[in-house]
Amino acid sequence: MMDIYEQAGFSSGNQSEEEIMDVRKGSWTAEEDNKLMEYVTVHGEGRWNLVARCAGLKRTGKSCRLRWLNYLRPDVRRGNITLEEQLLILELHSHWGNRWSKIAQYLPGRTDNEIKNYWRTRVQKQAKQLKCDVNSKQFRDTMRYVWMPRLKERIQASTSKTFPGQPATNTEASTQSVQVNESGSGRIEPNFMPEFSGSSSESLDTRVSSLSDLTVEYWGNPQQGVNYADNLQNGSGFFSAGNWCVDGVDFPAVAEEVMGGDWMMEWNEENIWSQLCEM
DNA sequence: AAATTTTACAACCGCAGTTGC
DNA sequence: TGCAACTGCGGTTGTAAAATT
Repeated sequence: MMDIYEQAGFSSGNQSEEEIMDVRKGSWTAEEDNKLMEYVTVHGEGRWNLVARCAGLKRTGKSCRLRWLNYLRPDVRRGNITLEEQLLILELHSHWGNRWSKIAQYLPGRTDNEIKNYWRTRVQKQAKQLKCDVNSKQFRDTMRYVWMPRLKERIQASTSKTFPGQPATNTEASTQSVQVNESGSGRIEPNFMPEFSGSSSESLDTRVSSLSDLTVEYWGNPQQGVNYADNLQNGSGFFSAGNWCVDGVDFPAVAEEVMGGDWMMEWNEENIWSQLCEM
């Protein structure tokens, strides 16, 4: 990409010679990255306007901050968004809405920008293909009762060898669950989901189980006799499982209410899942 | 194989909140 | 207390790469 320079205009009235400078825009070069990395490594994060000046970068402080947080930071996690992360994003978005930085707090190594991009490119695209608004009840219910259970199903399938039905780890998981605080001061618990930031060998199902209130009923609640996991293990198909229940809701009944009487005809697995899962 | 369209993601912009003088 | 500078957030845009026609 060609270098783009712009004459910076500052809001303060009289501009000194120092304030009128070339500001570079566009992609960062390796040289710029090195300068920024070296400076932040030595002096730490923060005071970004100072960073821009002292590191000899013809960039705005905002640009330096963004580059560091989204790309250069050593703990930035790269690669595809995993199934577990997708599930987390869907769950957290249902709670927080477009508060990307808040959501990012629960996905160590992922940036708000990355999560926002994921939402726009994947989730909004699906809503568009299903011809409904991403904020519509229809789409939210589809996510809740179709997409998320299916993600859990796939996660379970991918770890089925280490997943025995799992009641024991629910208890354990509940002690390190995500604490989402309605007042807006959600926090990350100590030891929360270490597998996202390291190479923990903790079983995947435990991690997923810790995510939400969906968990107990999803993985099965002996007291209530509801066990989706058993349905799966018995070979019941996703839509053919007549008695499965998520979040205390009977899916076929809800689907009929939400999607109309012919939901099984129009919103069958072929139609929905081919769009939602082949991403 | 070339042209066109779509996707993924890095980066920018404007705004609001915070901080320091 | 008011103002200017700084910071962080969410929305949007630009573009390289991949996929499709």
